[in-house]
Amino acid sequence: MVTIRDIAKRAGVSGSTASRALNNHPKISQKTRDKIKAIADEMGYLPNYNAKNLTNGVSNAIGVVFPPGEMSTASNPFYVDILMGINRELRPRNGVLSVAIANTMDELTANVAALISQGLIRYFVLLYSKKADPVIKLLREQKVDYVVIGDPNAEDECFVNNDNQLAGQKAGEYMLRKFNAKRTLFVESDPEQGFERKRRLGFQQAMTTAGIPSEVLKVSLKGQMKLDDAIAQFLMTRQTIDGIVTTDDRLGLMIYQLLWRQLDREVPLISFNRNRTNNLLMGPMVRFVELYPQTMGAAAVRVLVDPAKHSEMIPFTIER
Amino acid sequence: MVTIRDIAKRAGVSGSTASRALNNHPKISQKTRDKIKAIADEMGYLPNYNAKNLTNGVSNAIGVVFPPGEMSTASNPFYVDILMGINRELRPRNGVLSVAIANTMDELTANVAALISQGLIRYFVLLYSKKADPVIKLLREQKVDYVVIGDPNAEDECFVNNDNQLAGQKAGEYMLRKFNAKRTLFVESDPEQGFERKRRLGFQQAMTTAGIPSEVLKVSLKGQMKLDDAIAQFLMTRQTIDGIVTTDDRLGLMIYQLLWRQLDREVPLISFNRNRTNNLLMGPMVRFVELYPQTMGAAAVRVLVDPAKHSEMIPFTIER
DNA sequence: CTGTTAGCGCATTCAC
DNA sequence: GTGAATGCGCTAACAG
Repeated sequence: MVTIRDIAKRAGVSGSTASRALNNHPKISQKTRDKIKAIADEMGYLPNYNAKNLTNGVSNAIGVVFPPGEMSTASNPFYVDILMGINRELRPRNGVLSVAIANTMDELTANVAALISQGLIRYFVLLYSKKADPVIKLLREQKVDYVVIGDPNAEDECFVNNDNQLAGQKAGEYMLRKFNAKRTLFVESDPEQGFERKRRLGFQQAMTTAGIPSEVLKVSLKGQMKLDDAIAQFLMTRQTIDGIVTTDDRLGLMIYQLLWRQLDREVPLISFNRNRTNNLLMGPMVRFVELYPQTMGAAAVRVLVDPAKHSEMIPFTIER
Repeated sequence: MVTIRDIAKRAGVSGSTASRALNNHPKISQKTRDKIKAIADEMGYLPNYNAKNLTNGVSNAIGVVFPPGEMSTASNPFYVDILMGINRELRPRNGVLSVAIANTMDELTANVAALISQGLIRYFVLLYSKKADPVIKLLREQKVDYVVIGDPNAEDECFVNNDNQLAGQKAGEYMLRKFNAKRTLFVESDPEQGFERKRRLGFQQAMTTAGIPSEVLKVSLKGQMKLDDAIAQFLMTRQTIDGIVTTDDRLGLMIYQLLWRQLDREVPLISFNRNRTNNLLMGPMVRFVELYPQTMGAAAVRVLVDPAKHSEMIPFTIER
């Protein structure tokens, strides 16, 4: 391992000068700075972050908090994309990504607590949003910075989000305008999650504006019942349905096919949360509200690191 | 922050004694050990791992390496479960979980390199398995320990895996025995991934043993074509099919429904890689080969930490 | 069994 | 602008 002293020696300066040069300390002549940086490069110097963190009393890591297993939602694959985005923004800053993940809220909270005190982590990204969250309570007590991906729970909370209501509205309008669908069914799974409710509200608003009654089907993914049958039955009584907007593409795939089978014709569909690896759901009448999870992850890091940034809304698009 | 000296002072001993007591050093009297631990507890002491790591020259973190985005496979949601399992085993040891994730192999390799030299991480879990992997090359050069989840690429490589061939065979036998299916179709997506090929081999072996010809359909998830149609067409020419075994439950969902629609009857299906949040695919004739990803993650940590352990095979079950 | 000393790699006083 | 000295929190010799 090549230390800062190695390069100091090689440059004929003291350790402190080398340190200052590498950290762009203002009172170092441009000349020595360049020289030292060149040598460091040449020797393949990489700072030891354990030492760095020890002296600064903080960590270069950010903690990413997954939702507890007990509240695991439908958007699982989303997370990996967010991680990718976070790391894309983190790597150039030489940050590392640590995760907290557990089955229960208690374990999760303990995990975060450990990261804070053992590792001195000062920045966190929450991959979920929940009111009265014990993790957030802890974070605030410890005065560490955090950003939630999703709806903020308090005024002063940093967040990265989509405009879900607008997205719902645009999806509805798209149905009307491009597919001329007059009886679109909105399918949601768990509207307690704020984002689903907002999408529905936006959708309903679009329908109201167009003077069209809107129909909503709630499919709880939690009950282990025979969804196929239940939904098929429901659809049977709604033969006039000529469009679907759904908040989850797995739900979408299912209903899409059920409806196709029943009506013997294809019905246009718009789905959120596209699963990139899931190109099973497609066709000329299928669209996705693309939310750009990687972009969201990257934005989270920016909001976290830049004290001036309080939040970022990530634009969406509707595409095939 | 309460340091080891604080508790030493309070206990009337020296720093090193306190350190030794807390680390269960053998040559500390049971009495002082208990006393010091009690005090530490009472004061809410938590070790500073940056300091610890600095002196030991190693990290308490393990690095989890995701497959590069460019080779992202179908098993995405699996990963989150594995993380959960890893952390379950890691937390009691006060370990932290860091991740390396990137879009390209180059970025990923750089990420891992940084974790090694900057963070001094000495243990890695690879969430994928690939021949001639540059990350593995790096890991071996740097002499850090790692374990792959999946097929090992070399004799001396530590791994955690399922017996995929046996699983394929059992799935085939299950079809024959429980569903009396004589013309089961095996659906695979990307057999270059070793595990898919093994499952197929096992399946074919079961069929051969039973004296039944086996049929295999390969559905590449990579081509952005209209799979629906292609598969429907294929199925049209195979009206005698009376069972399906598939390596991916999204594929399974699709084919299941397509076939149902075409034949107007339900066909038994066995799928791998169950997506826990995906209880859309079910019914009296649906089974899953449950691979227990959480258990796999936990096993990976054990293999990594225990020098005597070289590998672990995680048993599977076939269930509804 | 326990205390003293030294040092991990780095950043930061304080002098010059 | 630069160097020498100090300490972050902890562990590992080396005494005793």
